Amino acid sequence: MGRSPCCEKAHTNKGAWTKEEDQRLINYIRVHGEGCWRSLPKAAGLLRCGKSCRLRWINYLRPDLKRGNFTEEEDELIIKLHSLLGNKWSLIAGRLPGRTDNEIKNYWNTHIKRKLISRGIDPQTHRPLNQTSNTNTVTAPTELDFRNTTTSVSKSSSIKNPSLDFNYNEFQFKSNTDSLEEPNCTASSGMTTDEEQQEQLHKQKQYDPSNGQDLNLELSIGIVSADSSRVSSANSAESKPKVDNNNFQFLEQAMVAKAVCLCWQLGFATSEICRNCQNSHSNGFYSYCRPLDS
DNA sequence: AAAACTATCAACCGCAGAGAA
DNA sequence: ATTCTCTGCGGTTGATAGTTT
Repeated sequence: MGRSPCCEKAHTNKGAWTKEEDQRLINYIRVHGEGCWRSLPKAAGLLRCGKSCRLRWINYLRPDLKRGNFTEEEDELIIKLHSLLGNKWSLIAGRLPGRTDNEIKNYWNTHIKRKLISRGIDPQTHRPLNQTSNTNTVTAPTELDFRNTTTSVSKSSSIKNPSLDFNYNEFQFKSNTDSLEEPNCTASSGMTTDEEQQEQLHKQKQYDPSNGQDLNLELSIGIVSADSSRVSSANSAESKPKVDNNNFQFLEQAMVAKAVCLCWQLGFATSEICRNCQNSHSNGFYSYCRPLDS
């Protein structure tokens, strides 16, 4: 059985929104708030499908949208986040208050892609273009890199004896050491309000061009529970980029452990300890930890 | 001036995940 | 456990504006 359509398409308008439609939508949401997009069009007197209303509101009518050109800082932040998250536009948009996923996606495709190519960087892999053609085993630095130090996974089709290589230093990024934390991070003061988001954006804007520090985009997996020190050691700066067989077996075993700490780190050369797993983060611009069982 | 080409971005489509029934 | 509904996401399209020939 196929899915029922989200709306009665035969009786809905499509294409560009009129000012009257916009006003109806704005008025309705002003009174009733967002939510229940399926029933909203009828209630608001709109001949549109709910999805269309939601999109129009989120991408265009929302009062907190920031209009205008992207700043250089936003450009760099988008590039950073894309190198970490890939095409997760909604996640990237979550880091840029006032910007929508659609807007960022469009901007990426029309501007940043070209910008990166002109810098000699592959926009998908964030690696130098002349390297990209040679490295087809891993397409994005955000993926777990299980390449063996001598044999790639694509050749061995096994990850029994891999190295863990989450380091990626591709760009010069300009920032102070202020941390930028994931909104949902349970191990730190979660950013929940617009005010906090604005504050963090302000912090992000305090980049010091003279600093010239390397940004370390680093994803590490650590164990919260017993013997975290061992994993901490495995993930420490000294032991990177590879983990020996014993450590990897330990990690495999640890996968079944109940509490696992996932730490994403974007940072600079300052010392910071993950508040959740106590891993030493050699670079402390951004950290994110979340026990899976929380 | 007009046709052809390019860039931009709003909007649509299909799919997947979450939660309810 | 299965089916269904709703919502949100990412990829893609198409209209329009701007630029070049």
